Amino acid sequence: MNEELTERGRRILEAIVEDFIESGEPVGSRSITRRHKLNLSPATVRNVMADLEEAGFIYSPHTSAGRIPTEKGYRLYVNTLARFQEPGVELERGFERLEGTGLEERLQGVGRILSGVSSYAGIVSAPSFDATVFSSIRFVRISERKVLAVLVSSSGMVQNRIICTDEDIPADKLERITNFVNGKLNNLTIREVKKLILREMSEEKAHYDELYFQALTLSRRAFENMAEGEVFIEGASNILEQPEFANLERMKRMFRAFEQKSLLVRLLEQCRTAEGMRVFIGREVESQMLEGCSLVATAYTSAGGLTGVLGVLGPSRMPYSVVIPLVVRAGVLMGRFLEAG
Amino acid sequence: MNEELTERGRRILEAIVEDFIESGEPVGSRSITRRHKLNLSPATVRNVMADLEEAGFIYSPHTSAGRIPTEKGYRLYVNTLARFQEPGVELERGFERLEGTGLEERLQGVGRILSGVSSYAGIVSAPSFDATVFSSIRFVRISERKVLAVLVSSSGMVQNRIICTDEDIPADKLERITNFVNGKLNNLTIREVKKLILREMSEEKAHYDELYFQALTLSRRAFENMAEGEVFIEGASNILEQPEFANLERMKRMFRAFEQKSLLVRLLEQCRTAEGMRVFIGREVESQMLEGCSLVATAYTSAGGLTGVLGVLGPSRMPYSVVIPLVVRAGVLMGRFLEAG
DNA sequence: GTTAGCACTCATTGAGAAAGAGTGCTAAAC
DNA sequence: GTTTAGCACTCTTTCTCAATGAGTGCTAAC
Repeated sequence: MNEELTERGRRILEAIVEDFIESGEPVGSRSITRRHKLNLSPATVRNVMADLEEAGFIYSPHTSAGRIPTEKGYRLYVNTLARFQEPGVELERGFERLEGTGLEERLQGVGRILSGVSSYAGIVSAPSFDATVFSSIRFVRISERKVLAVLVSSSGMVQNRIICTDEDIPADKLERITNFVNGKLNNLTIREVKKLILREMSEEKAHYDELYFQALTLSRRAFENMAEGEVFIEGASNILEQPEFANLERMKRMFRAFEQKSLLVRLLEQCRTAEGMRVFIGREVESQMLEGCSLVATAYTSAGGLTGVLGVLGPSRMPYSVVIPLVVRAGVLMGRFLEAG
Repeated sequence: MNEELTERGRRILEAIVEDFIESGEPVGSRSITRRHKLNLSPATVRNVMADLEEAGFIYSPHTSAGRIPTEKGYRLYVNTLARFQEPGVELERGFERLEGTGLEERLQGVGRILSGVSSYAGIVSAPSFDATVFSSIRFVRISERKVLAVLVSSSGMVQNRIICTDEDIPADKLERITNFVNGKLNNLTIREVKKLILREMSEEKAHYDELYFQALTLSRRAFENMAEGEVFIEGASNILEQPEFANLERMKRMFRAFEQKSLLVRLLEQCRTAEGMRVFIGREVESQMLEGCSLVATAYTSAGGLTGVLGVLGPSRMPYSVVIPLVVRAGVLMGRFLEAG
């Protein structure tokens, strides 16, 4: 289908997409000839537009209106036509301002930056520790039946969680468990550690050596469901400013979509393992609640192996040539940023 | 002004408020006589309504419409007229279903319950540790310049934070600091601990005794801005279902209000120290963004001294006789619930 | 003090007219 | 054969105007 397009067709599609992104109004043949130096008359443009409509790149909301890009039209534009613009310094500035804050604040802060710079919604998912290299664990007795587990990754990230135990474990025993576990699990990624624990637990030795068993139990609980899947959405109200959402039903749906983040989480998960940046246009977002929205997202990875996803969610009618490089840049900065942590 | 009202005036105001809460439409004299057995003609009711309008309890949006309660009208209704209804079992059931989860999940879960039962927005603020009795602190060396501080309250709640230090503090020194600090700060509330640290830091001794100084510095950082002021808002989209918010501008404003929770935090803070339940009606919410909303909130307190606030935010036109007892009940359950934790 | 009657007000609804934008087609021009 | 000018046509948007209907306030009678 791409092949069907002539050079002239492509240029006119580009013009339509760009004008529509700018104005939000259906684009007519007349205004194209006025705003772009194509040296063509409106009538000629109309003929080409009819072809483009036939091929499914644009459509008109009604007979006497201009044309609007379809999702297929946006897709072609994003894939082949858009000329990307270098992001400005605001992004760097924003990251600098976040130096020296905690992880949660950082993630939220980056979301806010993305939102501010793009004027859409900024989305950041918390990094997964799965691919990080595990450095050490420590069990600390807090009270009668509570043990604090502190996990440190080699990249210096710290996670901790409280474990309620069935019996009281004295401090010196915890010390021994700590030493034992560290000796065993050193220099693996968290994912490998989890697997190893499960494997060892099924082995015979676990059943008669009490210390060993307790060590494994504690470790398993320390590593299980580590606060993951958390997603920060910032500046969602920006999206509502867009005229295409000036509609009660849509606005409510959007609101609800942001409230139950699970939809977005699933989508972001797809990006975590993918190479480079991804753009989800319209229905590719796979949620009727977010109809008419697009998501530009990329995974970020720190040298320490922390990976997460960040991106910008906005109307499908968004300036991709600005947003895409912005997100890509943010992904790179985020990776570095986490190491500095 | 309350005194100005006759018994009949009060009954008619009550009828207006209740009918309006139910229907959302301005209430006319005719429909009052039909729906309430007042043994009065519409004309008489009209006369009384004129008096009520004069006194500022009701108003009409335009000449040929029925009457709507003013905030003053709601206030009188809430203070003196409403007959409270016992909350159902859903509330208890909801709390039971949350047994055995972590603090954050609990707070969020309670918000969801409140939202579900009231069909408005449920709001829960994280408990403050200020009034809890401090039990012990512990400093653990994590890496070269990172120390983990673990705070345990006598009620068994645990908080921890990571402190970046200027210099590397060896493990044995941290041990001594831990012992030293625990000896000094035992059996005070967190608020008192904070004060004490500040006082000691200004004393002379802090300047020449290095261990002492380091202990104080670490403690101060461990206790400063402990994750407080966190507020969970659940089911905010429920509010948008109300017909009075079927308006683009208002909806956007609401959305933004929920995004920057700070407004609500301030309001909830007022409840934390207050006795019993509070109702903020309309402008008492002190935010133009939440115009036309009311907040029913109450502080909750566990035996361990943890205090927070929870409540329901909805349109001013909400069934107070249902929501108020609901929130009161939830406050009691929440207090117990935290101890079980 | 209470009520019936009635003129009056004002939001809402729907129909119809006018305006405006843009198209598709046809026939002429290059 | 491609491009363009001209023109009728379609469809949305906006405005006005009248009809409708709910509810009031006032007055006079009970």
